[in-house]
Amino acid sequence: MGPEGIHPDLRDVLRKSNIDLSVITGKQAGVEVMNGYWYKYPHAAITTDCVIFGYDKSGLSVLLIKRGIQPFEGCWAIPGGFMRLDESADECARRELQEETGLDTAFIEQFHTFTDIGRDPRERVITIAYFALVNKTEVRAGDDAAEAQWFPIGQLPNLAFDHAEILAAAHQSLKEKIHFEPIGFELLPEVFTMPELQNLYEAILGVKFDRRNFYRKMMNLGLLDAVDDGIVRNSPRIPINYRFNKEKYDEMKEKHKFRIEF
Amino acid sequence: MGPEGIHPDLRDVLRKSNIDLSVITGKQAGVEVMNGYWYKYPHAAITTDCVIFGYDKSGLSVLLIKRGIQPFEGCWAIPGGFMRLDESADECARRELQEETGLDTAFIEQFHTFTDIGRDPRERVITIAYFALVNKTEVRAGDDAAEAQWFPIGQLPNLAFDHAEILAAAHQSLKEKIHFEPIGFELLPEVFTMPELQNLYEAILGVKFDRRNFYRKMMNLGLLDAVDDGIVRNSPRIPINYRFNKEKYDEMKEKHKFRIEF
DNA sequence: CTTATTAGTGTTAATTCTACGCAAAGTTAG
DNA sequence: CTAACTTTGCGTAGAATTAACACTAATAAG
Repeated sequence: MGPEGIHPDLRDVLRKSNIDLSVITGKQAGVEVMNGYWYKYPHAAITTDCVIFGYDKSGLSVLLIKRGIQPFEGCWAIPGGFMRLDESADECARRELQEETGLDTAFIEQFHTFTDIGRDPRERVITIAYFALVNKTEVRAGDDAAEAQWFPIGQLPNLAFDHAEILAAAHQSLKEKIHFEPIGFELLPEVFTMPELQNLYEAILGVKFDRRNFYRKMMNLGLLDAVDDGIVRNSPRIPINYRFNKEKYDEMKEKHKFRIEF
Repeated sequence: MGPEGIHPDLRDVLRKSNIDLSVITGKQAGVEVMNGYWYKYPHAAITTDCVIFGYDKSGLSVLLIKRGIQPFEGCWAIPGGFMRLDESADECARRELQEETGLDTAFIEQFHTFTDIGRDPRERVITIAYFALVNKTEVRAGDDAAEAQWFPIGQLPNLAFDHAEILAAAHQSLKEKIHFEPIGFELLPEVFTMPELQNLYEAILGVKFDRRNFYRKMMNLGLLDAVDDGIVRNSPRIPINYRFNKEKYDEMKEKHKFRIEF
């Protein structure tokens, strides 16, 4: 399966013709021959798709792009693209995210690889799916001309390929992960208030919490630092600003004590 | 990226020679040409690897095979192989498992896709990794001549490629999943006793439980049915045989009430 | 002035967890 | 034969956690 070397018959033909043999080099992936690559066995193509989650007071939403080319032209789709041979899937997903949002440090996580045979009508394509959690306020429009738009989860348009399935799986994965890792914070600005945090959790998990119990639970976890913003807060009417404390989280994670669940 | 059609120069050369052009057909993946496939862009190869977990009273172990070919010839490795274009990754993993163990109904689950650039010295290969939970007593030797052997987790040999990393990730994934899904039962014979079940959990999670609390927890979950095996059990000295109740599990899963944790 | 919002503390009952004790009745080792 | 051990099953007392709601203070918004 590796670089097979060029097929003897083909080599012969090429040698007899005046095509430059110097382009025929044993590359890491297959044999490069005349602007193309030759393999003894058929190879599927590999893409990464990145479900980008954002959050604001209206709830949880995902960033979709309108496809400019066939197939599914004009259809909404999860951002993604073909993996290059000089990058890992993580790097590929991060590159896609950067192109689409301008962000290069967001939280991303691989959650599943989709391999159904007919999922792309053109050829056999498998996709390594990621989800990203971004702070919507930091996102700027994508570089490319592709139309991009946020859709509230629950008001999604029809999606290209098997992207509806991928998106549903991403949402499910997010729900499951949020119990045991403080990834919810990735969706908020660096500084946030307690009601904002609670709304976020309620939006993702689809449940309601008692405000006071939520407050106590969060404070007892010790993950929140009040921000000293100089504002005199003699009135509780002004929400307190908090910041996530990463050190305490790392410490807590080792002891397997972390859990946010109601 | 799709089927690119055959390169005009190459087509010309082939036409001038006496090589049969009929083999050049537009296939789903790339263009088939003279026992090979030609693509405009380089493609990585795709494999699945399947970490097969087994369990007996000596603890948790994994099935490894000794590689008969280069690279890493003579080295132990996780069973796996190249994905064909007419099968999904799930089917590929299940096929590998069947070839290695003779089992065709075991529990398998995809947990991560490994894509590091240098992970295979031959060419770019990504692997979709699965773990399987099998009942060791049902496993028969693999069909192929390849040497296969069970290794207790914790006494693993040096492994080929990045298989040590894959195996560690599989074990971690198993540990996390076992809290919320009754996949532990997949490792046991259909009928088992309470001490066997407890030993299994202790072996996987690496902790000790109080026998009585474990008993009560399991019974309260309602997932175990005592087996009516006709043996008169007027003595507690004879362990009771249990069987896993799948219906109750499905019912419980919907209500999100399932958890095994101590 | 009224209503709504936010922070924070209290309280209380219900539930769950943890760590044991104990009895019955055999099996196994010596 | 005896002593030690195994397994089932119930009990239980204290600690910890959860869930549900009361209440105050302060003030912004209308």
